[in-house]
Amino acid sequence: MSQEKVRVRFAPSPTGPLHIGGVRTALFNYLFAKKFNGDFILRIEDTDQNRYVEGAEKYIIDSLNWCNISFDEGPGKEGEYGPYRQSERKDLYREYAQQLLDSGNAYYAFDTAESLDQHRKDHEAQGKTFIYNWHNRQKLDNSLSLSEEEVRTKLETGVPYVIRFKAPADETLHLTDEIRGQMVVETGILDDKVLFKSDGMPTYHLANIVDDKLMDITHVIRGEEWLPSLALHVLLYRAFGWDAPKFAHLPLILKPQGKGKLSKRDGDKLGFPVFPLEWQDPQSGDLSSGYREDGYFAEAVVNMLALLGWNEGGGSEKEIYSMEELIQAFSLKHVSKGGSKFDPEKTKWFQHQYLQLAEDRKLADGFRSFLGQKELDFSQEYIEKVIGLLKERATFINDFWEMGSYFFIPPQTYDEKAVKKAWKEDTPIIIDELIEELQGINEFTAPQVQEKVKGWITSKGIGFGKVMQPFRISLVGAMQGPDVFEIAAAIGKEETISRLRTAKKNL
RNA sequence: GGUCCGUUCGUCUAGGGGUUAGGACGCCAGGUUUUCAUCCUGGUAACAGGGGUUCGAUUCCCCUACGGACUACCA
Repeated sequence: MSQEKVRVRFAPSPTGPLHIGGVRTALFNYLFAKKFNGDFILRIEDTDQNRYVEGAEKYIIDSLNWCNISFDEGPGKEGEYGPYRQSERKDLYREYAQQLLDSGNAYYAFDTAESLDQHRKDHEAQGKTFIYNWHNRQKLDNSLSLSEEEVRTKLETGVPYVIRFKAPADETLHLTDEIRGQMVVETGILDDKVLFKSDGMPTYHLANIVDDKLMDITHVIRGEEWLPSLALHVLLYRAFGWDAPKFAHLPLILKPQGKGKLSKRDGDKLGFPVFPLEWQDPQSGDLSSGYREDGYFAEAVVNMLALLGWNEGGGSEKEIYSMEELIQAFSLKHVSKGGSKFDPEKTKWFQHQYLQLAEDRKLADGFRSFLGQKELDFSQEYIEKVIGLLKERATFINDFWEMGSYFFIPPQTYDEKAVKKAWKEDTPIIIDELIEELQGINEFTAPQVQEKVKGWITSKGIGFGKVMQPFRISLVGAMQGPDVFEIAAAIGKEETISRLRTAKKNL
């Protein structure tokens, strides 16, 4: 079977926004599939009607699209294996549950939620854990303990039931994970998981196995939280008489500080997004920030995520990867086993790198719409010029405004410390002379202005600082920004002189 | 509590029986910039602990500690 086409799936449940860990799981699946010219399938696992959240599925798809993680099959992109929402496959699972029932691998259970709860509480009170399996299933309310007659009656009179898997009592399982290697599990500690719920829906475990089989999935790449279920899943494949796919469990993304896995709260607390896109909870109305809205480029986020728990290996020190390069370099063998703490700073660093790589023209497009919101309109040429001057110091497109608003509007305030330090008693006189010098310049370009002003300073024997610092404060409002002659040339002669006069008047 | 998984600088990680344990982020210092930032250079900093195996272990094995996941008619 080594020739078969690689098919992997990303199977989120639409219970809320897809978080960054989910995006990474999707990404690794995608990279793996594309590496082997395989298919990447999106399957929506919406078997829990209670947890369904309006808009979550759309959010998931929008997020993947934004990240350029395109799926070959999925909702809205029907292939020959559809439908791709488990709720639309509902009728299918029943017969597979029946198959397990018939083969003696599963049984009906009539225990109520309340009685199971009570068992759990009792056990907990004694410091024990209640496990529904071989050791007590004969004493519980199910088709193994009841007579055939009783079972038939219950079924016929519509007593609610679930179908449970009959896990082997005493067997040693040798499991293989593509990332972790061999694992040993004793089946005796497994519980008889519910496969089919009383509401007529399958649980994750059944639906997952059936769909993976029916969709010809060859590799299951999922989060580490599924590792404890691996034995059950392998057993399920065996019970059906199917070959199991290969499994790979990805390490978790952990909190930047402290213990535990990354959560929405960490983002709120530390001020970074944990979601790719902004999300408004339809119930509470709470808004969660997204990388896209915060100004990150999808390429930067993808690159950062790829390197969280994976590396090319072989001593490579490469850090900036295009999607194509990631596909080429990707391998499950180099996925790390341990969880990784998330580092928001490193994400910014990636974003900075990607902004440097972006074309000025593209950045100008983004920035123009930003300016538009402020009802400012400038020529493409001018915006590109400004971006050229600011780019290397910027991380986000918004930074062009944060650190360069003076290219578009005069300074609204003057930095107090800078003024105190640089604006002296004789400054107004110097400003007047500077204005005079500037007025004499015909071609108001940076080199020309520089030559003229420096020449004047030198000939007059004034200290450079005495001129340059007030000059900058007048144009910018603070001691920052690119070369002051570049700024002057960009905003033009008239504006430059106007700002000098305004500063003189106000300071 | 039980089961399973994991553990290299503060963080992401490379490496692998004999290395000056490499890179990146961050931080610190110097340089450039008559500003700020960027940038450049340099520096700081790690094999969790204890036992084995071995001529030699950070690397292989075991134990402990610590961390994580799971332990629902949720996925």
